[in-house]
Amino acid sequence: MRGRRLSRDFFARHVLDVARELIGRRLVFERRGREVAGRIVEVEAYRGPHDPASHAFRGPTERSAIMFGPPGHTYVYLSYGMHHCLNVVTEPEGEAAAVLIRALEPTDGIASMRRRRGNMAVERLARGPGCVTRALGLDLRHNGLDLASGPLWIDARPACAPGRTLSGPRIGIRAAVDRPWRFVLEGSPAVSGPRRRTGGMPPEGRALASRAARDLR
DNA sequence: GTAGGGATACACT
DNA sequence: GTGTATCCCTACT
Repeated sequence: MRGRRLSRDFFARHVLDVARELIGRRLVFERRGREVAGRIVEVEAYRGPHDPASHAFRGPTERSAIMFGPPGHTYVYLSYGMHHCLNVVTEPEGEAAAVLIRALEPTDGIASMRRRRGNMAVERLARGPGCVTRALGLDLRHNGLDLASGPLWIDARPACAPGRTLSGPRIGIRAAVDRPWRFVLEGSPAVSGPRRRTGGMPPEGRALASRAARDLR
């Protein structure tokens, strides 16, 4: 089993590195011995005290305390009173940074996702942060799960077809809209946001060389 | 474009 | 302790 899932070390690194490297990997939730899973195709990084759009910007509160804890745990919160959003805590304990999982391409347990979401096209089942949690069946009870040992985990194997990762401005926020901390898998039909001729690619998105990723900081 | 819905944070008593 | 503005959204018209 060791090596199958990403370990705590992976999440203890800089949040932008973690966010970029999550693209293309499989997120797995084990329920009653079955796997419900999808390939991560869209994430956003939130940088705690350095980031006005982060729940942790003004220091720890009862809700955001989990972000200040050890890396590799989930931070699930309720948005607009009805949508749950799934985040992964990154960086060493004491640093409050997290990656919001915004969209998946379903790979396993698609029938189970359809039971929760309705009978719709596969690429729509987990497109958008609220849809991700609903497709997987996650809610506030799943706040604080340990990805290194719990029923929710991320496959350590790199994506078999990585494609290209693009970065661009985050969406759905008011503060710090200029920071290009959203990462998407180019060409994926499961990426959220307004549908465009290009099939969901943000026109502002740009291809990401590893050097360019460091320049974003 | 906008209704819908509840937890949260913070300013006030 | 209470009031209320805000919120990292979705589904519908």
